[in-house]
Order: sequence, then C-alpha cells, then structure tokens
Amino acid sequence: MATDQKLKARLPRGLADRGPADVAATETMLAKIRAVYELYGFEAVETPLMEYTDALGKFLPDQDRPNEGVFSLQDDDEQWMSLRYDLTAPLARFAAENWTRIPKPYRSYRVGWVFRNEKPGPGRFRQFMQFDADTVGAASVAADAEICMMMADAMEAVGLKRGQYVVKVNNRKVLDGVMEAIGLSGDEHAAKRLTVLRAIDKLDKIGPEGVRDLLGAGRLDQSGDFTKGAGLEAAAIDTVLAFTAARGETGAATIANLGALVGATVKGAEGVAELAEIATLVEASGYGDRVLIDPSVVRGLEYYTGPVYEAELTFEVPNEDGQIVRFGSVGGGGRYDGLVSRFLSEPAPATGFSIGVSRLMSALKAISSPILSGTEALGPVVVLVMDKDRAGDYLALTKRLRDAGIRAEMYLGSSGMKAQMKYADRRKAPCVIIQGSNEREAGVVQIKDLVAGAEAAKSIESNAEWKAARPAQVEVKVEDLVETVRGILASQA
RNA sequence: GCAGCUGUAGCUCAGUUGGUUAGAGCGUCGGAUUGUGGCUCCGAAGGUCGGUGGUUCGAGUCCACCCAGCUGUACCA
Repeated sequence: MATDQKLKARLPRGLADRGPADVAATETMLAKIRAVYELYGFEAVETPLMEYTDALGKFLPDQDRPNEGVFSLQDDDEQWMSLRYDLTAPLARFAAENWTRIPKPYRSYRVGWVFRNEKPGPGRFRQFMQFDADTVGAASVAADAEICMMMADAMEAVGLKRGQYVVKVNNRKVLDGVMEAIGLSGDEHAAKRLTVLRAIDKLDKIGPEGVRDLLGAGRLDQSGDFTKGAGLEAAAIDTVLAFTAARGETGAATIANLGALVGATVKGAEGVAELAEIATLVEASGYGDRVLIDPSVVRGLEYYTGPVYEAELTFEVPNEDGQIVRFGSVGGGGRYDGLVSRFLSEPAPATGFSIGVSRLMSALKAISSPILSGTEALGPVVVLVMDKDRAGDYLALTKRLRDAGIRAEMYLGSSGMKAQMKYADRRKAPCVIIQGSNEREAGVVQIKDLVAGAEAAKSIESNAEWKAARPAQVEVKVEDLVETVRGILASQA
C-alpha cells in the first residue's frame, strides 16, 4: 500500500546528538586527561568498536548466542560479533594477541565510545565514552597504587579541587574474607555472594537499613516494588554491616578494623595486607588525603580479583528543577588478573581504571568548570550576497579573509538581505561583509560588527532610527578588509 | 522484567459535570521596512487530541485493551 506519509525523524532512545559546544568541551577535557596519562608514561592504543563476542565476555550459558546486554550481530561466517561494552576486555584481547611484541609491563591508555543495550535513564546512555588506563603484566600492588594516584591527578587536571573528589580503594580479597566469615565461601554459594555484593554496593543509595533489608528477607522500594533479599542470618548481616562501616578516621585505623573482622581468613588477611601496602605507598607519595581505604567500595564486575577503586565526586549541585543531584562515581577500576590470561598459557596480571567521560563532563558543567568556558565559539564572518550573479566577487572576498586565517563563509542560501542578516546573527557571526553594486564600483565594503550592533540596539527603540543609524557599521576600502575585521575580532575577544 | 505517572501544534502547556468549528505562549514563515540582525505591530502555516475498540444522540473528556515516553526498581556478563 503506497503512502505519502513522511518518515518520522527520531533519535533512538538512550542515544544523544552532540552540538559544537559539547564536542569542543569534550575535546578540551580529553586533552587534559591524556596529558596526565602520558606524563605517567602510558602510551596510546586504539582498538575497534567491535570484537568477537567470545573475546568480550561470555555467551549466554548453554545457549549459542550473546548476552542481551551487548549489541550483537553475526558475521557472514556466522560468528557472533558485538559492540564493545567497555574498553578493558578489548585491551585484554589486544595485549594477549600481541603478548610477545609489547614491552611488559605494558602501560597503555585509550579513549572511545562503548555501547550497552540496557535501559537508559537520566545520565545513563546506551552509547557513552570511557577513558581508560591499564598496566598489564605487573602483579605488584604498586601498579594499583600508581593508578589511584594518577586518577587523583586526572581529577585535578580537569579542574576539580582537592576535596571535591576522592579515590576510594577496597580489595576483593577482603570481601572474599567476609564471605568466608559468614559461611558463603565455595562455588555452591556463588549466586548468594553476588546478591550480598550487590546489596553492599547500594549502601550509599539506600543506607545501612536498606542494605540490612536486602541482606535479609528483602526490601520494598518507594515504587512499591519488592526486591528479594539474600536471606542471611541476623549474625551474618551484622558482620557484613560491620564490615561496610569499618572505615576509621585514618587509613591505619580502617585497616586495623578490617584485620579484626576478616584477618582470621586466608583471603581476608591477604587482602588487608595489600590494602596496607597501598596505603603506605599512597601516603609516601603525598596522596594520603585523597586516596582513601573504604570498605564500602564493591564494583559490580565479576572479573576483579584484588584491589578495586572508585573515583567519587563529593559535592552536590541543585539541578534546574531544584533537586539536589549527587554525581557519585565518575570512574572505577581494579585488578583483573584473569582477564588477559584467558588467552594465554602464562599468568598476565593486570590492573586498570576507567573514567566515565560523559558523566564527568556533566559534573563539570554543573559546577561551571573553567576548563569548559571559552568553548562556546563564535561563528565565521559571513559575506552577504547582494547580487546573485556576482558570486565570484563574494568568494574572492571570502578567500581574502581565509587567507588571513580568519574563518569566513559566503552566504549560500537563496534568501534576501534581511534573512541573510538573521542567518549571520544565528550563526553567531562576529561581523558581516556587505558589498552591493555601489560599494563594488567604489572598491569598498561595508563591515557590520554584529556584537557591537546588538549592544547599540539596546538604546534604540524605533526601527526607523535603528536602520538609519546603521550602528557599528563602517565602510572601508577592499584592501583594508582584513585589517578592519581583525580589529573587530580583537575588540570582541 | 515489575510498579507508578504521563501522552493535545515543532516546544511548553490550557481545554469546565461529556455539547457546535480544539486554544494560548514560545518557535517558524511572510509583511509593515526594494540594501541591514534587535524592539514593536499585522498576518499565515502548522493537529489521525498516542492507537484500537466500546458506552453515548454526541467523546480530547468516560470505560477496556494496546503502544510510547518518563520516574523508581531489578538486571548490567
């Protein structure tokens, strides 16, 4: 059935278009972060947006198809491929595939879009940008400590002040110790352990009492929806909650608390020792005030095997509706000793961190960060077209400006002068160049400063007066065009 | 997935106990002003009232189901 119905232009949900200001601000921010990573000796590497699904993670258990959380397609040989959902798994593939060629420990960074087929929400997109740095082939916790310190430096490089952010460190082995202490070690309790970890992860969102409910029978949230809990005994719940509250005044106090809670288990003791070493290293480098041991950090990803970290913003900002917004985590990472070695017959310990670029960007916007100011660019100088058959003359004027390094364009539409002025206004043009037949014969051009003109307009009420005054408009010889425009640009800067 | 809320012009919304031709502001376009962006005034375009079915003499309004969006929650390897 034929129809003359027009196609509806629509952006898929969870995706976003970005305007010039956004693009420029992102570029600026990425440059700042990149400079920090390079200062630490990390080198750039870029991998494709797509990988074979088995390299990214797992197929659904017992089914020959990928997890629904990734965007997937089948190659012409029926192999499943997926858009990358983070930058860590592709790095692991790259490092393993080039294992004999790369210097080890291999220190690299990468930035790019990642994709997740999940329900989008405020601040949650299906395509977003991450900026990662990883060290592959170093088992020492010095590598972890260094990454944490580098993250602190990156936060400051993008304009956050000390106290506006904090890098929190925990250790999966300590969490394992807690699990062992409450009798949840062993494969048969894997599912329940996951439930407990998720509950702990929600501490800052729902508070200790909410976590208590989730660890026990379950929790009824404000929408009336019920979430089934882990079903732990009261004593076990107390142990877990005591663990999350184990943060002391100082790192040493926190470590002592943790030692008391899980020191009796092998894993727990190992984790506490690692945390103590990280604390020492961080302290020795003078980062003790912003890299903190915090037992409430969990991180959702299952592949972490040791230290885990999270960069968190500590300030709150009211949004346009007047509600208080906490940005929370703007990045996270940890040690993943198993991820690269999946591909290899030798151990390949690795640790890394990922910055959520988009989220960090919205936080910087909210506090009007200075590194984002000045990214709202003026448009080009617009050369108006008064006589359509003289386009060559106007292009010559435009080229004259371009040759002098001044952004300029000839109006390419078909409308009259009034509309061309409106166009220039909307383009945020600093000025327009006007040359009708009179000016052409005299070898001159009119140059109208749109910024100064708008300023002058405030004191002019009648349109007749406004037109007659021709505010901020000068007539100069064509030879003086460049110099005059330069003067106008300088006066607007 | 579960729950709550919301669907009327490009956007933000109004629309009375169900009653004639569904409105406003903003935006867009044109004119007042053949060659000057602002302001002001005048005018125009723009609607399957989310969809389908039902109740009714009559539905934007009431009912049922469906769809979409938002918010929370779950999942997020």
